[in-house]
Amino acid sequence: MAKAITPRSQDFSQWYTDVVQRAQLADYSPVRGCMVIMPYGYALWENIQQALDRRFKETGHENAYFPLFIPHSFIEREAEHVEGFAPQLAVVTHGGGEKLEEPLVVRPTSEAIIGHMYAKWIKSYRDLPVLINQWCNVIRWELRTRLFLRTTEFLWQEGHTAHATYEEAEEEARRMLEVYADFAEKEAAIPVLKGRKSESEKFPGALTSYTIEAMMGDRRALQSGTSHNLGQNFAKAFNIQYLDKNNQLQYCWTTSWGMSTRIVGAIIMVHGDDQGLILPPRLAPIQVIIVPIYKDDEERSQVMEAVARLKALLGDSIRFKVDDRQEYTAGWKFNEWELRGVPLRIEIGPQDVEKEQVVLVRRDIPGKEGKRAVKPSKIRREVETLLQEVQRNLFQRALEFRNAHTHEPQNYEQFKEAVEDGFAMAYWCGEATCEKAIQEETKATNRCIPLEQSHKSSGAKCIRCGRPASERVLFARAY
RNA sequence: CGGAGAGUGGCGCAGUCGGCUAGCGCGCACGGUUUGGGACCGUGAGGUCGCCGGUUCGAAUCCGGCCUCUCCGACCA
Repeated sequence: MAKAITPRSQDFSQWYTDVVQRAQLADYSPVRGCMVIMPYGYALWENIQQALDRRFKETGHENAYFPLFIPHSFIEREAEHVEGFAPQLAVVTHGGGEKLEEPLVVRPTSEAIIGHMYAKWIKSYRDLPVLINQWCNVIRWELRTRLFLRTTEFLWQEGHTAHATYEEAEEEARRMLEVYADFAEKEAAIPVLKGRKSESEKFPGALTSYTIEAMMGDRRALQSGTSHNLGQNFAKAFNIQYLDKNNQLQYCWTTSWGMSTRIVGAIIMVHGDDQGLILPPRLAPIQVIIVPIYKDDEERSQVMEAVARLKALLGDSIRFKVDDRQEYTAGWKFNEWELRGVPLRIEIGPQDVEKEQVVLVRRDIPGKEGKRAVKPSKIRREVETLLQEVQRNLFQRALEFRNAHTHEPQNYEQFKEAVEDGFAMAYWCGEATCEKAIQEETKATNRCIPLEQSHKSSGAKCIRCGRPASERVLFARAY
């Protein structure tokens, strides 16, 4: 028998690693910190891409592709940017056997190269806005890596836009944050908190960074997508200028926003259980796995005939797969597809053929509760309804879990207990020194200043220092 | 970079106070019996024991050096 997955309660981190590999999402590469995304993991990523890309197109963006190599000097143009990224750069110093005149940076993000191109393309207010996205890989020399969550090379999309005014750029940055939140909640079934990053947590070179934060199954926070209003910082560094209606030369206002393969890690950690992965139906590469059951050739031909009829009844809008591998037993297949997170299973054996039914089993509800017999004639409606139901249940479950572990501590002692358990919503004076002290004393970091400042109180005080505070902050231990 | 652990058939491991032909489980191939919750029997293929050097009649095992990976902290999508 195959080795069992480490239980979540015993060692969450080991559980995560086990699931990623056993579900055949990804494998380690021979290069430290890099991963091979396997076909099943890549199919999941493709579904994520499609769901996001559709939203980008709907909001007026076009895809393009910018090169992997960036002249080293480009990175140095924006002071905060270089400071933030210098330690994580992979630099190419040789090419074709010769030392390069100027080293090339392998992009850690593309503000620099895209800024350079935008400067060339944008001349007039009539050229604005420029709304471009690219799907690509980036390299960041991370000190500590983890499959999907933080790898040296990762896949993502990065949107880069240029606008005539601050207001338009701000609107764009906020719009894309909404797009990410909508994607996370509707497609990935992950409830997120939208917020603004503090000065010390924001993107290097940004005016304002926005983020969506999600709670993982071990109650730690994961930044799952970001959107930045870059102000005129990059426009000034790369000379992105346009002539306005009054023939005055103006700097553009730019934004950038990204979501990465990290979201796969979030899906695993939010929904998975001790049996393995549980994929949200809307993103699952296989939504329904059909397992035929038979003893001999006669039964097999009977059952497979019923399976063929069933396939026709399911139509082509449901992503299903028939697992008729004869070298594995039914029980083995049940375990296999549960481990790989397929939301629904249809069992069909001789008994079912006889009774003119199939057995429909939910991945998100273990045992008998999630299991029932269905008439083939009703299968399509049943499956469609159930897929929605699983999707809804996963979201609801994650939301309840997050709420159960989100606290509003009234003093610093309570605060320490709160971040031990999960999220803490607390007032903060806004000083970086206090932020840093909190991190050192509790390991919790300032995740974001939620956009929805619910109970605003006038006489609020900083949870740590007691000085007057105006903003409520989400603090949590984070990935 | 600091701390911990590990490198032995594809995977997981045992063997490590030097000594027979390097073993076990899983997987793989072939044959047969099986198939409603990870089936079983038989036969078989598959190994420069991470790398380099040293000690020795003899090294997976002892000594020295190096490399790599994983996990925990600092950097971070």
